[in-house]
Amino acid sequence: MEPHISYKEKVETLQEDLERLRKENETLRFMLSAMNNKCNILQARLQEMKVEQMGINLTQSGSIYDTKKRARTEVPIQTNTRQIFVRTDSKDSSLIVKDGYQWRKYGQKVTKDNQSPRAYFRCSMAPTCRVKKKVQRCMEDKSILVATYDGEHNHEAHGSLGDSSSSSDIVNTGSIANVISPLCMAYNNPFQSAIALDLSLSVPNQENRIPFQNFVEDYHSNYNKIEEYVASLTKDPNFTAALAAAVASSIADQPKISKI
DNA sequence: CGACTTTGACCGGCGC
DNA sequence: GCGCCGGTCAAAGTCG
Repeated sequence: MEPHISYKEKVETLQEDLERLRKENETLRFMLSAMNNKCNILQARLQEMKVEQMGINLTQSGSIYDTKKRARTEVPIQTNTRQIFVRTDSKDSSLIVKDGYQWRKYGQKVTKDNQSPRAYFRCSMAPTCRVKKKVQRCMEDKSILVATYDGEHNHEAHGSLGDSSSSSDIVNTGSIANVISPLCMAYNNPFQSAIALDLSLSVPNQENRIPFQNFVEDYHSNYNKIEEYVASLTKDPNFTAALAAAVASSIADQPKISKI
């Protein structure tokens, strides 16, 4: 004779599961937060280095009265210029960086310092949104695309992070930098350049399975498990609305991260 | 047919 | 003043 399991016991078991998943997700969130902090430090350091470099350039330009001479490569003082590094298939010649926004290409040039062509894009919402970006392959590593953003978007991203067309490419390449950008967007931090810089440089080959990507997949999987479990229980006519509300409130603080 | 890309021409800043 | 260079324009071509 199968022992009868009351709904009260079922709910208690469910709440234990939810608590365990909540703690697991809390750990994942902590790890993501730590990674984000580390990247902010790196970004600040990068900015310092740029300022230092500017100081050197000005010193090397000769007399302080010689204000007409200015190095072409001088780093602009403007601070809303950001760079992200995206690892792609080196055989793929396209200069497309999937960052969630729609862009219109308006030019392409071969520059002196890099034999790979540089593509110029402006936001498709122009002239409402005046953001521009330049994309060029890294001279040292052709598999890395360097995207330089100029300005801030005044609107939401067009593409969804959960969009199957964009996510499939990201998963197939197994690339850390491709994972980072959409992840940052999920945290309302679309251009966390230091994250992409740090991780693309620290993972030299694509065979490396990325722990960071695993965190997000686990988080997403756990979230889905909770949603499915709650959905199945709430469909049961014996499951009261009050219990459903109690369960729903216990997971209300879980932010959703789109699958990448 | 509209949206988007391609690509040669053009422009302005800079160094010599 | 001239030439180089990066950035932008705009006409023609392509695609869905």
